[in-house]
Amino acid sequence: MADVISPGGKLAANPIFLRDEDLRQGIELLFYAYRDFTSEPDAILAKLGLGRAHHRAIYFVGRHAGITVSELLAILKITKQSLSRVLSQLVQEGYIQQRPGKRDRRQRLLELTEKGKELERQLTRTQRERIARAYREAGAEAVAGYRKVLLGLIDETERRKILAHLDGSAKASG
Amino acid sequence: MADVISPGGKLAANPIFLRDEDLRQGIELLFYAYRDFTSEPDAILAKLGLGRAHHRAIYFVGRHAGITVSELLAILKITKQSLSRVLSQLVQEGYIQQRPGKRDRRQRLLELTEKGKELERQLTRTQRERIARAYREAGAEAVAGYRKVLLGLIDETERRKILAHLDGSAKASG
DNA sequence: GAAATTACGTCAGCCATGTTGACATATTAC
DNA sequence: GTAATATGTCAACATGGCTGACGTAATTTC
Repeated sequence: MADVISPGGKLAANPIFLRDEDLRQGIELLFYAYRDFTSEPDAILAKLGLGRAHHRAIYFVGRHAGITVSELLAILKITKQSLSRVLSQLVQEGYIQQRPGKRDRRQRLLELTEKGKELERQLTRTQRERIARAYREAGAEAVAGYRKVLLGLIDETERRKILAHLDGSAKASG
Repeated sequence: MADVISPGGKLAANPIFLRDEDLRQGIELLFYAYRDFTSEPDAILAKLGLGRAHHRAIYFVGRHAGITVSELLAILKITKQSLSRVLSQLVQEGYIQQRPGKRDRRQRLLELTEKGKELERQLTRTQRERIARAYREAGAEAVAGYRKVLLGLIDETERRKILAHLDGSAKASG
């Protein structure tokens, strides 16, 4: 009962890594990794009176300078009201600045201020170091597998957008 | 500027997958995967008036039948007050039952009721299917890499406990 | 050029889930 | 018998989701 899930007896012929036990391991690893991955930035943010939601906003604005509010909403998948709370605080405290869109002046293009970049670096450093260590210890092949599986966990509709992001982001500077 | 992070110029000699761009990709994949991974169970839970915190409790109690409150706290890394709220609701609504520890009668060993098991199956099914599909599409080698890297992301102190969990859980039934 | 749509913002209130701090009760350990 | 441990509880607070309603400016459509 612990090794094969068989509501239809159908998975019996599947590869060994699809046993119920292994799938649960996959679930738990994701939980534990996420739990610890967020803990360091959370501690830094707490001292500044900010939270994880601020981190996410800062991160993606830093990543995609000049991003619009709608685009950011599509990434975070939260309501505009939730984002607004976070964003207006970040603007008010000088981490993010807005400028009207050139082609479409309704848009408020978002970018980090120097202060924002500073915080972004500080927050991301801990996570980058953590990832770098894990990558280094696991090796190139494992990294490829990590990417492949995580990408497969993402909703299909989203996957394309993200792939475009990831590939295109090197040139999308400024 | 986009391909090598060099505050000390030190990372230049490192393998290709340690470029800033790749590390950020690793960060983002984790964010996106987690975001989508939790969305389906969240929707089910919402209909029952429960939340993600309930899911976590149910999941780990199901996984480790007879777990103590302290052990559960150590896994979730939240305060006992936070857990208590969730747990007492789950007990009251008949998803979880408690029995005093045999050796130590201060302990309240936790286990799922039939109703709890039912819900656990329902919640975990969506995630298990998601993982299974991703695993299948990525292949055995990628799965090994996924595990390796995620394990590397976990705090060192925790890693051992978790490894013990993961290995030992097949025999820890009832 | 008027009307509809879009991008964004805001007010108000609700809920889930995390936190701290203080205190209570059983049980076990020394 | 006293101290420590396992658990629970009350109260108050913060964060960050949510819904619903409404407002403004700019763009698009006809």
